[in-house]
Amino acid sequence: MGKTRSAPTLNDVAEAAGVSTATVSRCLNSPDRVIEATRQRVMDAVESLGYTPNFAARVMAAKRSFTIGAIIPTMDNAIFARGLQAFQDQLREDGYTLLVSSSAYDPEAEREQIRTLVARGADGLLLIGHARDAGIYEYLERHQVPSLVAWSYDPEAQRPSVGFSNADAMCELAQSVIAAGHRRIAMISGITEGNDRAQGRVEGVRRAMADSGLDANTLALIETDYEIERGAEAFRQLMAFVPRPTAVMCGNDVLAAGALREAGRLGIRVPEQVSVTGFDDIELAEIVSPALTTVHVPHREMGRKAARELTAMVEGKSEGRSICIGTKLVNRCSLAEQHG
Amino acid sequence: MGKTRSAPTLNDVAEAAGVSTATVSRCLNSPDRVIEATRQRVMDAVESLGYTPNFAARVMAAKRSFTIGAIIPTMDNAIFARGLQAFQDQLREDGYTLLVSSSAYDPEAEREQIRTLVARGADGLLLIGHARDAGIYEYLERHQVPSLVAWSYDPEAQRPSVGFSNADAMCELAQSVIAAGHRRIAMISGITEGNDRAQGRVEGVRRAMADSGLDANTLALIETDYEIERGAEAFRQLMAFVPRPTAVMCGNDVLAAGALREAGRLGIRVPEQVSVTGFDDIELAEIVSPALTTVHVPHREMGRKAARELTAMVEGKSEGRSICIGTKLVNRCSLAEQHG
DNA sequence: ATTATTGATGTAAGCGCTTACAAATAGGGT
DNA sequence: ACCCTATTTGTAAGCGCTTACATCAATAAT
Repeated sequence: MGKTRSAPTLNDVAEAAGVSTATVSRCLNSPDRVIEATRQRVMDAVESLGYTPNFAARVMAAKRSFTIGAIIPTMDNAIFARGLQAFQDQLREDGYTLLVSSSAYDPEAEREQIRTLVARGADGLLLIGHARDAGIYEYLERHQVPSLVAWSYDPEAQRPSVGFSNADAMCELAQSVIAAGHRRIAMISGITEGNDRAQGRVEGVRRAMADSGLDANTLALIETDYEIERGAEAFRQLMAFVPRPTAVMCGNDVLAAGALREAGRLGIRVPEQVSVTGFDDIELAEIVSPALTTVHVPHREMGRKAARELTAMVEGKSEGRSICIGTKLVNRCSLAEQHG
Repeated sequence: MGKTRSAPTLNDVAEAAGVSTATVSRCLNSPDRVIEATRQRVMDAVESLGYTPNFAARVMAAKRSFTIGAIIPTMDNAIFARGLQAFQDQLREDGYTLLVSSSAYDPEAEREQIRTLVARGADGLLLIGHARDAGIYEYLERHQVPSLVAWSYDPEAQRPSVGFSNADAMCELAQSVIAAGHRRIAMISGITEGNDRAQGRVEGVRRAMADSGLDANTLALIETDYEIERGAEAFRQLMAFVPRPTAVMCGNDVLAAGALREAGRLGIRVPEQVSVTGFDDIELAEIVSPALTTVHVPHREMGRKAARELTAMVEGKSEGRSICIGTKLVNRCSLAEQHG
C-alpha cells in the first residue's frame, strides 16, 4: 500500500496544503499576492514533500524561462572564462540562469546552437562578435529573442554590443612597440575570417604602422587557430624569415604563450633577441616567463555590463544600447627596446 | 490580412503539410514510422516555415530531454575543462546535450544546482567525487535520475564512478620523490573537507612516506583553494619553515604553477634548490618553467567513458558500473635528485 | 470472396504549470 | 442598512508537444 514514491507536483502540494494550484503557484512566484498564513501552510507542504517545480512546465505556461543563453567560440582556453563568469554572476544576481555552449569557431555550429538555445526557451542571447549571417538575426527577431554582442564594440553596427574596439586597443599596443624602436614587425593572428575581433586586431597593427610612416604591407602575418601549439608553430616559421622580425605581436595571450615556449625551445631569448606581445591579459600572461606585455581587457566589467544590458532588454527596459569598455596597456617584460 | 509573424508550431507545420500533428511529430522523432512521400512533404513544410520544436513542450510530453547535466566544482581554471570537453563530445555523438554548472566547491550550491538540473529535466547527472550528502542521492532516486561520479574511482562506494585512484596516483609520484632522495617533504593541498580527491592525494603522499619508513607526520601540509595565487602564498609559507622542505608536492598543477611563480619571486631555483610537483598534467604544466613533473590524468578518456556509461544508464542498458582509469607519471624538469 | 494481418495516419488525452477571469470575503463610506 | 472597492482565493483554459489507441486501407492467407 502507499503509492509509488515519485516526484511531487504542484497539485500534490496544493492538496497537502488544502488550497488550489493557483495559490501554490502564486506563493512561489509572487508571494506578496498571498496572505501570510496561507503562504506559510503552502511553504510547509512544499518543504515536507520536497517539491521542485518542473521547469519545462513552467516555461511552457509562463512563456518565460529566466534563462539566458551564451554561445562562445571555445571553452578550450581561458579567453572567455573570466568574462563569462562575471556575466553569469551578474545574471544570477538578477534571477537568471546562464546556459553556455561553444561553437568551435564554426558559423554553422553557432547557428545550430542558437536554434537549440531558442528552442530551450532562452529569454535572451549573448553572442560573441558581430560577424554573422543576417538570417540569424531575423530568426531571433521572429522568435522575439533579444540578443547582445560582446567582446566587440562597434557603434556603426545596427546590433547592440558591449565590448571594446579591438582595432584601437591593438593599435595602441602596436604604437608602443614601434615607439620602442621596432621596425620589422610580425603578427600571429587568429583566423580572421568571420571573426571581427581578430580582424580588428590586425587592422590595429596596420593602422599603427601606417600612422608611423611604416609600410603596413611589410607586416609579416600568420593566421592560425588560437592554440598554444599553433602559436609555437607560427613563431618558428616567423623566426625563419630573413630578415628576422624583431617583434612578434600575437592576437592573444594564448598564441603569445606558444610563441614564448617555442622561443625557449629555439634558444631565442625574449625580449633580448625578440619581443613578444599578447592580448587579453588572462592569467596565463603573468605566469609565463617572461611575463607578457599585453593589452588588459576588463573582462569582469564587460561581463557584468553585458548581463545588465541584456536583462534590461529582455525585460523591455532597454532597446539595446551599445557600451564601450576601455582597455589598458600592461607593460611587463616581453617587450624591449630595439636599437638599430 | 496576414497574421502576425511569430514562431511556427507543430500545428502550423501539420496544416502546411496537410497531415496531423502526430505525423509531423513522428517525422521528427522516428522517421521510419512514416512513409517516404509524407515525410518529404512534412520536411518541406518544416524547412519553409523555419520550424524549431519547442523544447519545453517536448520534454513535458515525452518525459525525456536528451539532456545530461554536469556539476563541476569550478570553471575558473582548466582542471575540468579537457575532461568535460570530451564528455560533451561523446554525449553529442550519442544525441545528448550537456548542461554544465559550477558549484564553487560549495555543497549547498551543489545541491541547489542538482535540483535545478533535475527540474530542467536532465536525464542523468555527472557529479565530481563521492563526498556528498546521502539525501542528494535519495532525491535523485526519487526523481529517477541516474547519476555517475567522475574524477574519482572507489570500488567500495555504492555509487558507480568513472575515474582513477587519487591516492594511488599521488602515492606513486611521492615514491618517485622519495626515491630521488627527498626526506623533508611538504605538500600544498586543496581543501580536503568534502573533497575525496584532495583527501586521496594527501593520503597517497602519507602512504608513500610510511611505506618508505618516513614518519608521515613530518609531512608539512598546507590546505588552500585551488588558485595560482593561493599556491604562491602557501609556497612562501613553506619556504619559511626551518628546516626548509626540499620537495613541495602540490595537489594540482594550478597550485604548482603558483609555487613556481613564487619561487621565481623569491629567487629560489627550481629544481636545484627545491623540487616542485603537480597533478593533472593540464596544459599549464608544460608552459611553466621549469615544466612540471606531474601525474598525467587521461582526462579525455575519462570524459568519454563517463559519457558512454552515463547514457547507458539513462537508457536502462546499464545498472551503473565503475570504471578505473589509469594515470601515468610524467617526468619533466621540476623534480631533481636531492643529496644529503 | 472473406477474414486476418500489417502498416500508415488520425484522434485526443494528457504532461505540470501560469494566469485571466470569476467568486467570495472583508472593510469603508454614506 | 446599503453599495462600492480592494483583497484573497478558486476555476479552468491553455502552453506545444508525444503517444496510446482507434481507424482505415492495402495486402496476404484461407
